Amino acid sequence: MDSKPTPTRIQARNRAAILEAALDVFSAQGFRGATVDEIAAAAGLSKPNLLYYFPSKEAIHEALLAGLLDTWLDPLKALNAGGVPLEELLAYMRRKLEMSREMPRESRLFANEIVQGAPRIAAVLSTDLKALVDAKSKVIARWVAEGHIAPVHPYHLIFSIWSLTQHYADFDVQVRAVLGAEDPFEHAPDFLETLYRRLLTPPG
Amino acid sequence: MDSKPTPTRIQARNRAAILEAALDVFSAQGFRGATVDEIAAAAGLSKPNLLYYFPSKEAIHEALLAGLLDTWLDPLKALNAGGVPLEELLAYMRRKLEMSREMPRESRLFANEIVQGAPRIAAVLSTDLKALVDAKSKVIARWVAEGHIAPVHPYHLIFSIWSLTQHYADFDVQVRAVLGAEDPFEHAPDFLETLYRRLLTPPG
DNA sequence: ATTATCTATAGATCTATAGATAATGC
DNA sequence: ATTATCTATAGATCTATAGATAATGC
Repeated sequence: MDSKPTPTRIQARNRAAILEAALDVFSAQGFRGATVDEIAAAAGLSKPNLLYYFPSKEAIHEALLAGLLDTWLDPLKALNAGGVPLEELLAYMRRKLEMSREMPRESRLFANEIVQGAPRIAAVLSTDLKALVDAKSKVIARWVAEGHIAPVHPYHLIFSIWSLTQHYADFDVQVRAVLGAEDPFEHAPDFLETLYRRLLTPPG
Repeated sequence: MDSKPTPTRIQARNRAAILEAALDVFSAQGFRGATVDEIAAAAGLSKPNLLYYFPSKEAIHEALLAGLLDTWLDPLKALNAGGVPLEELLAYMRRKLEMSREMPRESRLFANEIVQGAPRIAAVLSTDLKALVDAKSKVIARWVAEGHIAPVHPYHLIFSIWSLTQHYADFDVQVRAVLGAEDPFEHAPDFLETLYRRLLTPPG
């Protein structure tokens, strides 16, 4: 159990700087488009020095993804089966939208990975992610059966929340090109709140 | 005006094969991740032979994007200010969803480009695309003002249609990982139809 | 005659390592 | 003593071109 020696101060600082720089570069260029040189420069290190902290470009990418996956799934995990159904789902949507605003690079890192077939995280998607979505979909299906929310396909409801919220991060340049000077996040929260209230409020 | 000599039969066939192969490779790997070798192999040509038809990797990518942009925007152009508002918007959504099903590679080609900051098509986004969305948003705003559809932010309504429909193409591996054996497109049309009917049907 | 294809390779870019040197911490 | 950094470069990969040869169409 002596697996991990305490990192030195320099190790902690440099590893953090590398991951921060790598998030910048990988999210903007994709894995293949990123170069170790560019990441090293952004981290303020020479390339050989960067490779002293991580054995390969691949290893940096893996460390990033692994470190972010939990953060990314936290909002869905927080969906509370004991809460008020409509409010729980709205809160989930709001948290996801907030993450698109606060963590657009992380969103684009995953978007790059998944658009290109998720070569590095396919395994996690069909195990951890699927299990989580299966569980939460059961909760949503029960809410529908009990009449707390209007009838809706639970899986596609979840996809819709991913899609609508992450769009503002992943397609940011397009949204901004169309909106001109207006801040995308000025009206997005209201729009999505309205959308999900109308979709989910039980009839009658 | 003698700009373009008639292409020979071999030119027509090989250029088409190259663009088809390039769509495969660029949509799956992104611009930087794609190699001329891989495209040439997929097109059944040697690399130098491919570069006899297109001057560079960049030129192939540009030809692809330029050729697809119109196709991509056609459904929105078809939104008819004189039609029945709810039906027009539903028809637009259905056409976009159909395109995600029939042309997922094209969707991913654009997704790759835009996620990475649209380095090659930013200009088109803020001119042609913006102009088109501006015009159609006015139509939607009028429909709202006249009470034909429920109050809704026109731009974000359009973003939502892009987002929800393209999600099934762009994030295909994730959707399939979560759904298991089920075909994503089995319930997507109904789900989206329900969503937009509830969002857009005027109250009362 | 013109178009199409092939072999061979130049030249650039990129990941990663070897091996020497400097800085840090017990 | 150990950790951190540097210089130099090997070796792989990739885009693109030169120059010769083969196939096609008037």
